[in-house]
Amino acid sequence: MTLSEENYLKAIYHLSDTCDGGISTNAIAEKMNTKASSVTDMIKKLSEKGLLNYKRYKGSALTTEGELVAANIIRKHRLWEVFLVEKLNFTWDEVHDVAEQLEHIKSEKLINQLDEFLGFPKRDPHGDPIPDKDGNMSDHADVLLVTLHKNDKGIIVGVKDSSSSFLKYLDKQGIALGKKIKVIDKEPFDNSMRVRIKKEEFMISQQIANNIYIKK
Amino acid sequence: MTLSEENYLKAIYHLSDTCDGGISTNAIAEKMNTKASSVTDMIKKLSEKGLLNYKRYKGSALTTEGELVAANIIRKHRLWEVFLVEKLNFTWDEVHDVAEQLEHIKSEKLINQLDEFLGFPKRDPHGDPIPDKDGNMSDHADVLLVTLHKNDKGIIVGVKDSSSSFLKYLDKQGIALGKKIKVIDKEPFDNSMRVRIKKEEFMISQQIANNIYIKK
DNA sequence: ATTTATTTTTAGTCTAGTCTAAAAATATAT
DNA sequence: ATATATTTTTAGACTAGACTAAAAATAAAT
Repeated sequence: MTLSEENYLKAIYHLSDTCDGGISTNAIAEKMNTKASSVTDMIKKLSEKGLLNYKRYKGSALTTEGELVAANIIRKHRLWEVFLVEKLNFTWDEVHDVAEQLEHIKSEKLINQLDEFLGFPKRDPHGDPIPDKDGNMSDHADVLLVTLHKNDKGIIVGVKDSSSSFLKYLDKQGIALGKKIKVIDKEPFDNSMRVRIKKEEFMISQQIANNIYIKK
Repeated sequence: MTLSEENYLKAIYHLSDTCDGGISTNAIAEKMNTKASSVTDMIKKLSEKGLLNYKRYKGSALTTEGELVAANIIRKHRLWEVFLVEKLNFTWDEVHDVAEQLEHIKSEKLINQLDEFLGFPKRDPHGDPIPDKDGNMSDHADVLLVTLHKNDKGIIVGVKDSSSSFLKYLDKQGIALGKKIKVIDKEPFDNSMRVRIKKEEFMISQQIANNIYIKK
């Protein structure tokens, strides 16, 4: 498994979450910030290795084995994120780039010991579930903030976008995982909403509300 | 800095410890398990980057900047080794390969936070000194076990060879860092010696004694 | 059902890092 | 001092992964 192969698998795994059916070559190219022709080369290679199924012009889908490999990389990524935040005092907007490197370290023992050291965490600092050794993860049965109605209440459990700028915005607003949130009012026109967290009320745009997961 | 460049710098840095003057192309090739021609290419590249000085047919020596970069990689390697042993229950013979990967992770913050998290350790699990941020390290003023004479005493503070097989042998014999050791007898013919650790006496060959550092 | 547009693949080029084989420089031996 | 051996460098080829430009397949539009 080269670094590049691992990154492709991860990208395809993530794309499979949203769109289902075969993933298009262009979609992969966009996600990977590369050209479609490069993607074609790589999916041929991964296909020969039995990690994905692909027919010319038809798009790709991970095999069971490919999914397992991808889930394992994501497991490593998210465990390292927990480590960085819990043990090394990183903030949740700083962890991504470093975890992106650490996820490629190859050592079964390392990752299992790390898991234990961290107390077998179930979610990373952004609320995303951490797969176990067999690639299973307790999936988000959670709902986006934007879908709540006036007077609905819930607990913030995750974010969809984990870009540094978005996370910094949330920090500034006092929005953090575990906090209780109530929708005071919702504007049907643009889906912006007035919410309350800890007696503080403020406005949130649809764009923001679309990237926050809530447990009702 | 590519992975390969970093590995070359590290190798040259280590070679400079033993031999001084310019390091020969062949010596680097042997250490890197590669061919002299590949080394020539790489040292040209590193030379252009100002990390080492090199004249055709004359061998190479790191510049001050090259030394700093190398020391920083070694700092990372050794800090990760401490982490693996102290926090993740690795044994000292298991850490090398994983640390070899971890040493290439790029993040100033990561390594400095890790240093703090570990309590600013001075030595790695094999007794090797850990360079500080500026590449300085408290060097081995220590002496090899093989140089001791009959009835000399000392404390085991490090190992020169840190291959897994050697470390496992030491574990089996009960030889560990920090233990007191006394030379009961020394055979002038082959330099093998009879030593005592914790009331246990046993024989040690020159080859072994040549790879153990002692503080008198 | 053709034409037009889009997507995907092929063909060929580039770079980093490696290799082999041969040439050039240096070191050693008589 | 000249021949021999060793070391180092050059020259040319290979692979992985990326790219560009053009061709082929599919999808959309009239």
